[in-house]
Amino acid sequence: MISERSFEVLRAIVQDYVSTREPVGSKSLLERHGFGVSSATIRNDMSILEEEGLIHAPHTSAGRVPTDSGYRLFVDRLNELKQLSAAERHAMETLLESSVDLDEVLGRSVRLLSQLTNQVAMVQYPTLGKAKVRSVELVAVSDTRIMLMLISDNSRIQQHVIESGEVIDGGFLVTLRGKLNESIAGAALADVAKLTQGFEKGFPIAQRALVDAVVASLLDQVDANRQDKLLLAGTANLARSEGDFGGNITPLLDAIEEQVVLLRLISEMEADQNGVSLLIGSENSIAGLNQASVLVSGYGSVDEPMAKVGLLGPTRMDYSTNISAVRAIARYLSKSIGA
Amino acid sequence: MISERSFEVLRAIVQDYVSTREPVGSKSLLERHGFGVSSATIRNDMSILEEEGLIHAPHTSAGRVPTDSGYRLFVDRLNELKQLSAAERHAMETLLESSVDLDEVLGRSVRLLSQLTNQVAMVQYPTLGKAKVRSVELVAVSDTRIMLMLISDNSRIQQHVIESGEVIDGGFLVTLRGKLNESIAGAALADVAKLTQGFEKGFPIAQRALVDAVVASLLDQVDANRQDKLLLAGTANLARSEGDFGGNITPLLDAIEEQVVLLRLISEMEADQNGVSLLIGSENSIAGLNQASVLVSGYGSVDEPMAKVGLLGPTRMDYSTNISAVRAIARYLSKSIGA
DNA sequence: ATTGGCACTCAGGTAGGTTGAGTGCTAACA
DNA sequence: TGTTAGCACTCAACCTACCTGAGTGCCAAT
Repeated sequence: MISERSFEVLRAIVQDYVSTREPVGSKSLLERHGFGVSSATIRNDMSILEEEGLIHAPHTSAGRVPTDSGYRLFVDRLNELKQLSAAERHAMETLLESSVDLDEVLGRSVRLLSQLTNQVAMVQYPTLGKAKVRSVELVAVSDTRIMLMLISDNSRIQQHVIESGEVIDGGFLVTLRGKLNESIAGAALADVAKLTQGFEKGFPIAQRALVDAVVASLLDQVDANRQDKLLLAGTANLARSEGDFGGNITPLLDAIEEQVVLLRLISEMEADQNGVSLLIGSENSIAGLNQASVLVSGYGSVDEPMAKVGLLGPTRMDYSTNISAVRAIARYLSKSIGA
Repeated sequence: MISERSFEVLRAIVQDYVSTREPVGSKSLLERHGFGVSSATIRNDMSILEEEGLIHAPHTSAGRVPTDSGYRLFVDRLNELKQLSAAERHAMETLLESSVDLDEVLGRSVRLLSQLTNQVAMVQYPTLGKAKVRSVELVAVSDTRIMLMLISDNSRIQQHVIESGEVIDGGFLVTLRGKLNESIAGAALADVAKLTQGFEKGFPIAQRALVDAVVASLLDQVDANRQDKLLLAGTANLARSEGDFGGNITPLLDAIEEQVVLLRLISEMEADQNGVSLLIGSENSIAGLNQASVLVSGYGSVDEPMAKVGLLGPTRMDYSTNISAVRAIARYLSKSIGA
């Protein structure tokens, strides 16, 4: 296949192009990296790389730019990732300490990731998988409204306010709460629907409407765990790297607003040896995203990831830094959520 | 002052410029609006408007563009606002029906507003003002963690998970919850700090650490209501109207990420006759925002607004449509939150 | 006060010329 | 066989000059 030096040339091209944004030529390559050979030799190597489809010249007399396959080879042969700086580590630890409820953990993580990488960061809400019901709480919020909280054993809390037409009796609420917990506390989320079937039969007809409403809301919440949700941060970063998308980021923005598409995409991505998965440019099949790379990692636990976290940016991105940032955030999330 | 017709010319210039994005000249003005006069007359009017500082020519042989003062006069003399379309009304009503908890209501509203206007929409979390504590709930979330919920009488719910180092006794939780509610249920939020002073003294020393933690968390949440919070949507719209900001939206993005600045700005804005307040271009004092207009309305109740909702966009925006959209959303929010 | 007419301005587009970074190829060399 | 120096060639980007036309300001006539 291609020689070791040719590969080094590719690596240099990728690095230079990522940092300068400009096609890189044989001479400037020599200046920055001290290969022990002449520019003519480099040119020979380049022409090999071009034949292999790893680099490409925007026009005859310009330097070379990596192709998607070029980035791919570069990434696949990446042996050491850039380390996070001390400040970055510190930011992560601070985050870890103040761990609170799920929304906040995810929100902060995704913002941090977008800051670390200057890309659009995204995190998928964890599916509960084999999670179990810890308890269900019913709290009167006003005379006619109650809040239902579903607490599951992975410290996830979900809540929903139920508006009942009529005034709710406090005592009844306690009874209802008790019976509900009797039925489903400790059960797997997947079984809740089965267990609550016919649940309202144990109550006097006058109260069945309310009971039905509560059970329906409960099932809704269990269901909401199946149906995925995506949290994004740093969309503005797209505007900053607009030039990398041919000056037109609207298809990107549209793709992002179509969260469903993104969700399906990242769900289908399989982790590679580093625990992360990466689609470069046209490797993904979404129309608006063929100039973008998507980088995700699973989080939750090593053997059974619950969801994905990652980022989206131009193919011309610093893969080394970004991969380690995504891995770090995923590790952090696993620690924080899994606990 | 300026004649009636001159003002009509200004109005026409604003409208044309907003819809075409291009400086408007005397001739094209005649084509679109059938003034009963010749282009020379229009030119005379234009030169008056220019003397008054209401319009401005980017260069000698170009059409005219409204200045900030021009927009200002246009808006001040706006007598009828554009109506929302049936579809838009419908979207609002759907939103109203499925009213749930605060976060969701605000989140949906701000997204809807950004869709209606194609601008960056923002909503400030309501301060509680004279709100009172309805109740405090303590729920065990795991062996060592409890969730504290503060429910106030305007149906606002806040929650926070407290990590205690040790295993928590369920019975004690019930006692603690009871005593807490005894002390502060029904009290104004502003008084909670005073009322909980020395609260831990009523408990055995062994449990004071936990009690302290709970009280601290409670005060945090009361405080979180003073310290404002801003929810944004549609940041991507900035990228779409990039041309209106001289192609450089980074100062805008920075200003937006500095939520504090925005918050202070909108807090200081006073409502005008329509219930909305508007800063056009350099009327606001924030460096990055002098090419942008900020449009907000209070919501909560007519006499005592709790917070602001509004939008941010280029000075070249459709004020008529946007003002009515902001007013509609504010009305909706008042109805939904005030209830 | 309004209008037609006219000279004037100037951003933006088009056309031609220059520059220089970069290439591919070839012949000589180790 | 791989490497190198040299050279002719290419072409985007830049500059310059020129032209065009939308638009203006002003003035004399109505």
